[in-house]
Amino acid sequence: MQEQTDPPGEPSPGLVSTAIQAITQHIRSEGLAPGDPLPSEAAMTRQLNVSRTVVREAFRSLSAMRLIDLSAGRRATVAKLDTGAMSMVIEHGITTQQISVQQVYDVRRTIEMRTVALAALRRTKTEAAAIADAARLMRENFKNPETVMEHDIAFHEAIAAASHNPVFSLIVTAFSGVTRRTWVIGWRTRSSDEDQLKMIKGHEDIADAILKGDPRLAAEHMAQHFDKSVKALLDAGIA
Amino acid sequence: MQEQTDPPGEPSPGLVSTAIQAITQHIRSEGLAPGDPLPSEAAMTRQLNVSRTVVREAFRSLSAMRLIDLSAGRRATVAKLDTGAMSMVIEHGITTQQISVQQVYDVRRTIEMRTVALAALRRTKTEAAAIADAARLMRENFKNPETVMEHDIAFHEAIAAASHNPVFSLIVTAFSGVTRRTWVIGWRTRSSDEDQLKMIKGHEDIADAILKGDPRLAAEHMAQHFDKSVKALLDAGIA
DNA sequence: CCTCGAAAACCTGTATGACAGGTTGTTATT
DNA sequence: AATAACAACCTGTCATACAGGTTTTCGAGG
Repeated sequence: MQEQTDPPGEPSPGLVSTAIQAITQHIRSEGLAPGDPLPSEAAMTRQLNVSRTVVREAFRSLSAMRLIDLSAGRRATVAKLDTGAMSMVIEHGITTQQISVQQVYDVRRTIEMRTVALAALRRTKTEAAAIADAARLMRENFKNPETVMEHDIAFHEAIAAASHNPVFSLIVTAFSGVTRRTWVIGWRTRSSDEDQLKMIKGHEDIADAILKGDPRLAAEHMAQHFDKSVKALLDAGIA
Repeated sequence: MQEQTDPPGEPSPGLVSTAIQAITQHIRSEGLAPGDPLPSEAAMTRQLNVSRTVVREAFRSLSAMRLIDLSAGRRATVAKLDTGAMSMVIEHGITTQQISVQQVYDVRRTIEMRTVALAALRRTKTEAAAIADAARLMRENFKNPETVMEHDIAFHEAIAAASHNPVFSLIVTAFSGVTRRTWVIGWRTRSSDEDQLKMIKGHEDIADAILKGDPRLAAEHMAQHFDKSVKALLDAGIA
């Protein structure tokens, strides 16, 4: 048993926060990698000298942020990098009107101008093919907006992946949720088939530039794509 | 009482996840703003027909992501946009070696090249003064690395704030934790006082450009700053 | 009628015990 | 040696209890 009878040194921000820190500290100090198991709830309960309630809420919190994976019967394991928490933060900002859709698009533009250039420089052949495939599938399904949207999102995520910097992937993917909620609006403002196909053509131009390995051209096409998308949203009255 | 005896339609990803979704959904559908109160645990317990344990774990999870604020005795309230969750995700990626410090710096460079340009265009006088102050305090305390670092971080966050896009602030602030862990390493490689003062001069140049309202010049100085910082980290052997 | 303060009602934080059901390692049987 | 039953362990959920903190109520006194 421990002898930490809560010395009056700390203002104690709650036992759960302490437990969360203890767990992340454990991951750090043990140098755990994704997939590695964490101590059981019972073990943590003993180690921290608190109730299982507290330990459970700590584990559950980390699971909500996708830092660990929980599943019944099994020990908790260290999680692979996941965009879950970031998505929720962004969504929360949007729904509580602390950030606007246009602000998100500004950030996306900044980031994707870079990912597309990096992708042109670093993409493997497989990645270039995946990007081109997404663009092709947009065209083939262009009568079905929902499907076009999903391939559009996959297109941007594939570019981020081809940048070979997971932090970019993380951020771009976190924005996908916002895209899902606003995409259709932009699509509708492109009333004619011609406009819609022109937008798809823009994606194909980007994919081509990446395949050619021309970062400047790729960035230029990406810039045009974003300018048109933002304009479409503004036309639709999205603040 | 509800009549939702768990129809066998859904594979049920756990009651807690369901509760989390119900709460965020409540925020959305009621159009709640930061500071607005949420239903009590008891109310949620009745509404969802689950135990308080489940509801508590849901609230606690949202609190861990800083989407809501909890405090004893009071109802939970909708939280202001906060970087807590994003920071933890990034830190987790670093400690589990799924992302490298250099990758974080690449993203920072991309983003801050933009925030600094926006700051030059949009900053208020107060913001320009805050940025200049941070640079000044770096110089005044340059014998005390810890203090210099804190003002350095404040400097970059002030620039992000002056971009008037909270999403940029969110991301830049989320990276501050990583900076705190690696900053000293970069500082040490600048062995001489001269080198260290030169680095501080770089910050002052950025502040001046922002004050002048010259986005191009500001971005140029920021680029140089990052190039030197990354070089310092690489020299120190940070992968 | 208004003010002020104390009690009541409500709320969250933490602990404990219980049980269902999933997972894993062990053992006994074939 | 392969396999099937079993035991041990683990997480998911529920019910209950109580200690404090916060808000509301309400009555006493001015």
